[in-house]
Amino acid sequence: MKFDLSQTEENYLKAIYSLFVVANKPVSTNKIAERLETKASSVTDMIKKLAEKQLVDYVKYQGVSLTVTGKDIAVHVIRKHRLWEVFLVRHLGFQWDEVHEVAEQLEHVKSRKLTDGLDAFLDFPRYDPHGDPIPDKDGNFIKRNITVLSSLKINEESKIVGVKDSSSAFLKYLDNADIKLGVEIKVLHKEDFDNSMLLLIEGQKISISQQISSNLYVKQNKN
Amino acid sequence: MKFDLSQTEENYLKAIYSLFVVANKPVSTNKIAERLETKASSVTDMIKKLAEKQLVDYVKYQGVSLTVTGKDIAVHVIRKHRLWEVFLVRHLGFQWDEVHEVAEQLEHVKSRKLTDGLDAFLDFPRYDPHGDPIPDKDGNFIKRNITVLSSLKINEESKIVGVKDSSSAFLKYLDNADIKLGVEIKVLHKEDFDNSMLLLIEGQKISISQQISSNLYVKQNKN
DNA sequence: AAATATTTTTAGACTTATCTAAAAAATTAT
DNA sequence: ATAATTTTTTAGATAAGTCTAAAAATATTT
Repeated sequence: MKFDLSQTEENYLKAIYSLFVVANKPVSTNKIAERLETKASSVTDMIKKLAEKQLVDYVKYQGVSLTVTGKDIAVHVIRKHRLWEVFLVRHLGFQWDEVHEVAEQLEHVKSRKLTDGLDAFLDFPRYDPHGDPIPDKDGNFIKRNITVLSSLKINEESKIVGVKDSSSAFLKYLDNADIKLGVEIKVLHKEDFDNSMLLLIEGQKISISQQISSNLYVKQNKN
Repeated sequence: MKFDLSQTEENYLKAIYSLFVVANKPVSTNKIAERLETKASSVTDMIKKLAEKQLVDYVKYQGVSLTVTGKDIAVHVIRKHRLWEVFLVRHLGFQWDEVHEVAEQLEHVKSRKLTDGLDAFLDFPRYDPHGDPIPDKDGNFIKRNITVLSSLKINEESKIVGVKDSSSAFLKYLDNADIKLGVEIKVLHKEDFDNSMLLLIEGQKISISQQISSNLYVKQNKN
């Protein structure tokens, strides 16, 4: 069977994929609707269509999950999205908060040769500008051993490796606060009152709110 | 007024633009239908819509032409198409007969920063891989002083600068015959019988049919 | 376990872009 | 200048994706 999916269908698969990854159980209609900024009734219609194409497993009222084929397609779209993000930042002078919208369009361009050619041109990058791993041509991900910064304890050291929220507002905040991927940090203090954290980043002491710390991924240094 | 056109609408504008350029008069419904491989009735519907948006001038039964805005959009899409073709050939190892289909998708991605960034990344190329001029960011074209190879007379010398037909089949023929853009040629003989031409290309004598010579653009050497 | 609230699905409508078949206009031929 | 042909438009239908409002199923309270 040949799969020439519409952009809309691809976006549904992507949404289901990423919601499934965090929930690890069938995804509800409402969650998908919220993610795609549409109505639950529209989601039900589309899910039925995807189920017919055997891209999702669907039981009425019980949510959806991806079939193997559906997952492969979703991962491939994510691969394209992230490769384009790398291209935009590295070669076209985009800031990391500007790439998402454009990558949302580029990810739907269909050409194996384009995707794999871009991958090679970029020298097979393993992470996108937000620290998310890029699936290889067979759809294999690097499974990262990461945690969220807010879960660190006092005196623990780690490296910032990614962002959970990649909204433009959050990324701009990080730029202004000079918090970049790859930098080493140490937790100096945790405030019980509001769960804010005092960090040591490159010699500087910085206080960040829980809002921030819970949206930063870190990789703990082996001690 | 904001212009967020669908890919389909953009394709109509492109088709009308290029048909108008050769005919230099309002374009007929049938011609557009043929170009876009659709039906005349569909074209009528779409034209009405574009006329309402003031992108085309339309008089029933008399054909369509582009308004200034419509032309600007068409040229901008062509700009994107050709820039992407350059990128694909130069950086991703595409052959010149492979780029069209992918560029047809990439040309609809909407981001000023992307287009202008790509232009700069490519160092502001003036021609695409088929020899077609690339409009600059303001939509200005280089007007080339070119003729079609078949119109040359015996002993005239010129340089091959572009192709009229950019179908994969034609481009592959040129590759096999070692006819590349930029090479100098001389007309040795014209056969009255079938209008074939005997050319001198880089020391080699090559005979080409009218089919071929009428699809190659040349720039005549000043003598 | 009933009652209430929430979530999900269905039914019917709307939009965009397309099609076929028939009608209307324009063009060409006689 | 009338007839025949071709082109273009209209009318009505279809498919994809969306929506609102109502109905059905599930989940939560009491």
